[in-house]
Amino acid sequence: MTYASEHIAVALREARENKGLSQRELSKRSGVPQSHISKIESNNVDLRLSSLASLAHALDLELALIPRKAAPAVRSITRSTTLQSDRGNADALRELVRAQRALAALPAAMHDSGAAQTLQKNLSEMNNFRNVIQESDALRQMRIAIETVSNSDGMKRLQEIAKDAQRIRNMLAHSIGQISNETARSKPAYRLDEEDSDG
Amino acid sequence: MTYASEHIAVALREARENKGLSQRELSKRSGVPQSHISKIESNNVDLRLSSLASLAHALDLELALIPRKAAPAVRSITRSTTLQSDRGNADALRELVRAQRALAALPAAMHDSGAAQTLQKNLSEMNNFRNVIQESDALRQMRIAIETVSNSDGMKRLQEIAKDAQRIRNMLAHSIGQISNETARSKPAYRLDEEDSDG
DNA sequence: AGAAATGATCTACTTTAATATATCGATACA
DNA sequence: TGTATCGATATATTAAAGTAGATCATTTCT
Repeated sequence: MTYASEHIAVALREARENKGLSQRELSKRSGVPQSHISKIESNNVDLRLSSLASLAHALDLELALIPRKAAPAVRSITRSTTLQSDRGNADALRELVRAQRALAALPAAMHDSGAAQTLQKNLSEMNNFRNVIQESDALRQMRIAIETVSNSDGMKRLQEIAKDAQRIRNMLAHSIGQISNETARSKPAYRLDEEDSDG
Repeated sequence: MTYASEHIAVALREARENKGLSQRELSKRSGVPQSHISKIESNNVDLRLSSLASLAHALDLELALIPRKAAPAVRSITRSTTLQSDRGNADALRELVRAQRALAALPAAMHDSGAAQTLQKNLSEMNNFRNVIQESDALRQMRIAIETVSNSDGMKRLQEIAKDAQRIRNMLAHSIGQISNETARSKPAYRLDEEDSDG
């Protein structure tokens, strides 16, 4: 609406997309209705501080009032911590989240197997490469495989998937060696727990 | 109201007091009614982004959404630029502003005199010592003297006042030598112009 | 004692954010 | 082709922010 709120709207949308969240997912986390999030991100509403705080909290952001003369320094810090993902990265992030969910949704029986645990560990470690991850296709196939594993003959298939995951993780760990080591950890890792925590 | 808004409320009040503004003065600058500012600073209202933006703008503040992990760094920057004044300092700042106003309100005739100009220069330079200035009594007497100068026999009295101002300024300039030189300039200087600028 | 400025509080009225819910067209996938 | 999810919109209702303006008790200075 106003000029000042435009930056806020853009910042919120970018933060959400960088976390691979849909508006409906963010709605669940923040308690703000999806329809309202849409209006906010489109800068079509003069939102209240409580709404902004809810969204910011759900996005691991903090609201700050900074002196104008300190603003450039703050912007540079924020920029360095918020390298926005390219399209392929965002896709990959989304698939990674889906894969974790699919794994979590598996029946308890096979969820305790060694294969499932190494799979979970590898998916979890991939979160450390949120910035560089690009393998959306591989992750999508893995997600689908996980989703269908309960239907097929189970354990054997799960072991293969776990091996695939290990392979992808190793590749990421290798590639990260020749990129800056700090930027790789600059984004907060997605956590599957705390699904609907606050109120 | 909410927990998150408490910091905002406190930050706004501190910023206002550090600038030596009353709620009514800030109201004129920001367009937000004084009664509303009172409620906002008391954290008794869930204010809208537009209100917050208006106040922030009038106080030379900027609203920022920063990643949680960058928050400590940002806080430290903000702290270093926003050393809040102690009570005596705030009083002195208020008197300084009043003195500048009193000088500006002087009739044009004596406003052009050399004494008035050196007085203005010295008052202006005192703004560079916003953090350390404590001489509220001296400044109050000076302000009163300026206010009454138009009634008495004028020019001669004004010259004495200008000398007093010079003396205070020199003392401040001397004391600042043995304090950090950067903190002395860390607060934005008050500017008498731009009285009612925005809308 | 009187005058002036402070922040907090009240009234009355208008505007609008926020919510719950449903739906829309578009895109992606089987 | 049918299913699912995406963001954007529409509706109706409720709760509360925002505004203008007066008033109050305190404090400060004449």
